[in-house]
Amino acid sequence: MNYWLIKSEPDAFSIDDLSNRPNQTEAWDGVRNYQARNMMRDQMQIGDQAFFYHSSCKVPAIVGIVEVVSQAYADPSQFDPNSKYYDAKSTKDNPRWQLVDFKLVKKFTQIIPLSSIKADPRLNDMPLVKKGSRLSIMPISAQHWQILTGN
DNA sequence: GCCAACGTTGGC
DNA sequence: GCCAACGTTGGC
Repeated sequence: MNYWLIKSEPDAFSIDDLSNRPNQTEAWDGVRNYQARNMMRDQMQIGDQAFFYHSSCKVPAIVGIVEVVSQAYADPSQFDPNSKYYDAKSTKDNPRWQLVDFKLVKKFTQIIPLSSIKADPRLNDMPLVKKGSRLSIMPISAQHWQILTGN
């Protein structure tokens, strides 16, 4: 079982949007970064847990927990010319981009702001707080997960 | 809106 | 295969 953190801009897709989806589940489309894709494709397993993180907003923060509920499969948006995620160089025989489905597990009543993550020395080596870390999907160690969830 | 840090692109 | 130019991310 692995732990992750996935970023989303709440203006584009927030945890409340996820909460309103059928089955509170969403196909995590639009990831167009090879490192992030590789983690979904090669390492994510059904049952993995992930923090849902709001980025590029007033209070960047971990706002809840989601769970991986599918294996990786081809991101349909790469084949859709009307999608902003369309990739003309990707073919159905050899799709370039993959995704997984995430299901809402819990929306925090108390969010964990980036500022308090940064203020905790035990969390200093989290990828999230490393300088220049822009990955939209990153791994979280079990230890960090426990600290952040208070378990 | 600024800007640092990255990733990608494309000419050579 | 190098690397400058460009685009994007995302905190502040």
